[in-house]
Amino acid sequence: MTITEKKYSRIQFISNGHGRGTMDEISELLKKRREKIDSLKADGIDLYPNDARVGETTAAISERYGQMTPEVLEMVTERFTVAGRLMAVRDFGKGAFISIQDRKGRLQAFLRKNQVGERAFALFKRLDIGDIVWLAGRVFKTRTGELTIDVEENGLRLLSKSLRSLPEKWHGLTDIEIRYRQRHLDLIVNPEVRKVFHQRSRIISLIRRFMEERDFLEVETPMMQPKAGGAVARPFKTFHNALGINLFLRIAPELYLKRLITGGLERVFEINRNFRNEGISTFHNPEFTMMEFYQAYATYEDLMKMTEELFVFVAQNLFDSLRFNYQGKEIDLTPPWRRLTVRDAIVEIGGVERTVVDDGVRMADHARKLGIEVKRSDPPGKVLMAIFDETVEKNLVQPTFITHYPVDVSPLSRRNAEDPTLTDRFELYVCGKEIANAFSELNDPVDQRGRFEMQLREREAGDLEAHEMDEDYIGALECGMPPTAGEGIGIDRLVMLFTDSASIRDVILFPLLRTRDE
RNA sequence: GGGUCGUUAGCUCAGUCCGGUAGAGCAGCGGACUUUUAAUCCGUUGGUCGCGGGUCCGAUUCCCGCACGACCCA
Repeated sequence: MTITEKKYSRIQFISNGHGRGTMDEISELLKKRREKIDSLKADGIDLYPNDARVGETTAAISERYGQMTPEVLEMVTERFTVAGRLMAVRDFGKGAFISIQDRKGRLQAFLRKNQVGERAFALFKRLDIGDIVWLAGRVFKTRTGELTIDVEENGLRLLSKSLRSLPEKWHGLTDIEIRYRQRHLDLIVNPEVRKVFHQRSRIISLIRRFMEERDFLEVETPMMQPKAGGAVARPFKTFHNALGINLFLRIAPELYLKRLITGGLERVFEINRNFRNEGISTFHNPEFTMMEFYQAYATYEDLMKMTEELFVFVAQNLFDSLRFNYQGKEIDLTPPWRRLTVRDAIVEIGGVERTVVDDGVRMADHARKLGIEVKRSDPPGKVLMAIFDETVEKNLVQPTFITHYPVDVSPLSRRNAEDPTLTDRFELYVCGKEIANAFSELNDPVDQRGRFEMQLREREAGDLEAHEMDEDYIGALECGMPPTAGEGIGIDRLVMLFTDSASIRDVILFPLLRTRDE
């Protein structure tokens, strides 16, 4: 056994017991289960049959019969078949209550020796919590009023044998590391975790419906790109052997989606993963899900309205309300949401004097006072946004649109008609976090080339996140892209908000964790 | 990258301050029990105390380093 294997032996007992290690290294529990398996096999019992047919879910039965009185239930002669994981056993010798769990919930069953028969009852006695079983029988209500399956003769089958003991029934699984690394256990024993992922699916489904109702076409664009464009972030790099070229996992689909707008699709959206080679936190996972959409002949102001409508649509369908709690704070989505320019926000919310905000030199001094590192090469817009991040962001609890971003930090946004140093752009903040970013798109290829050149200068000055020159994209713009507005919405953060989750890892089934060397 | 905290039985946790190689509940195993639901009752197995090093007669405990995780900061 190497040092690294030894190091994680605690985890390995529950993460990899299949044939790994000798018998004296594995836990007593695992040993007992293996003995049990051998004896079941010896008696000719198939541990993993696949011919069982399941008629009902536990929830369907509960919904139909849960409200009926015991007397009425006695007249129900229908026979039901269900399957699920054995979660609890309350054994009385010649009878026993068991609970099984399927994708919809739990249901109790009652096994009576003189009804199910010797053979089935003997099988029951050798089952373990965690096994997958099949049940058949009628419904009745117990003395305490719980709807229960009265298992019929031979109405119990083993469908899959579990070799591991499940986490404790009362406290469940709370070790966060095991919860993330072995999500299957988390899902088996923690119903609230299952609920979050059901809600996640529902939210995405609602978003999709909202977009389709507005005649947006769902598309898929490359995840592997020769140039990682469309956002300001560091990419993951990979290599294609046959072509012999470097590729990057996309940091955004933006430039491809806008090519589709140029191609005449006019309204497109994509819900998919982006990859950013950055730190991990409760709000950042290296791969995360984003919806981006683009609408020709719309402006960023149209998108503010549409964003409000989208959030309202999701909240209404999810909660039947526009108010909900996030981490102890009540959020109210009732439109219209507050709109503030970056500068006004820094003055009104950040408490910085307007004279400072309007003066490049004083602004840099102020930034340094806040502990921000300012380089001589940093454009004023970048300094302004650093001050914004420091003084404003965390205070934007209720949904707020921040508008009029500096052109320096918006290489793909259309310039504002009145002030060409600003762009027609907004970001949406809720609970101190950026949820969406949108702008009227820059469709002037000459201006776009100039913006890319500006980014190149920043890259040369050491900014690894600065955008690259993308001649192909400029070529597409040169064909004429209609006036368009586009938006990206961080789906994980949106789901966090709607499910009251404190960490992004609670809304991603398999968040990235450090691997362990073998 | 920095700080704080954590890692003890399959799971949930005590114990460690003040050094003498560990306890509980659940699960498991044996037994009783045909309306329980954290079933109950009797009995019982199970641990290189995350890993490595140091101090010491002796380290789960003290010191140093490392790994992994959580939170905060950058």
